[in-house]
Amino acid sequence: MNGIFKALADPTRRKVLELLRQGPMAAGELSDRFPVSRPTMSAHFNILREAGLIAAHRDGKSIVYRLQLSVLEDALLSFGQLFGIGGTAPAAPREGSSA
Amino acid sequence: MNGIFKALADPTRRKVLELLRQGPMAAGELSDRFPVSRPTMSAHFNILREAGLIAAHRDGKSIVYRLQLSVLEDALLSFGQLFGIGGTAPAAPREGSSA
DNA sequence: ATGATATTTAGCTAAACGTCGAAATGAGTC
DNA sequence: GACTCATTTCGACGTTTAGCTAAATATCAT
Repeated sequence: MNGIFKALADPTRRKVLELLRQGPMAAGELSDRFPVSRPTMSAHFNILREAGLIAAHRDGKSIVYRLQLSVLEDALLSFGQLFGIGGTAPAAPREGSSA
Repeated sequence: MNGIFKALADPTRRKVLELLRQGPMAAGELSDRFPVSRPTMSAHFNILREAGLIAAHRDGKSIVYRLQLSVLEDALLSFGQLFGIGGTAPAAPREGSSA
């Protein structure tokens, strides 16, 4: 859980996830869309992969990353539910209920 | 947006938000629930406040923090919607759609 | 086996982060 | 005004993070 939020805390990594939403993409192709070096991007991929947010598989010379949407979904939803945000809202005191 | 994710990246700060969900609480009372010093907690409060996630107001000798649920809600919801997570799902390719 | 391409690992620097103790500020009380 | 309580600011320290270049690894083609 913490790894996911840590991974999400960096704008570059969030953009990677957004790009991957359109479909799997190779590391190099992904890197080309960011103004940082490939090693730096590789480190970002590692963090996202360790958090479970993306999965890697080799395809010939390339390594293709794909979004693990369900992991992101579970994290966002279960965190949101702690606050009654999103789909099913539990009985929770609202902000201005006693002011 | 980035400030919110940065703020959410720390477990202590996430727990502060969870505690505040039950209602406003003074800085000291809040600090008593964590195994770190008051100055440290004060720094966490600052980060949460600068992100807009909590609001402070003085009440006598104490400073009372309250959760800004709508800010958290907006952030979570709008980020989630980028991925078709949560309430209204836009037309988005699902993970295993072409595998 | 050699060479070319794609990606990562290794080693580094600079900045940011979380933490602390001590001192300073703000608000009530006597 | 002086004192006390609640909280924050300040300055320091060790750790983590994002970034880089250069070198290593893995795969494919010749």
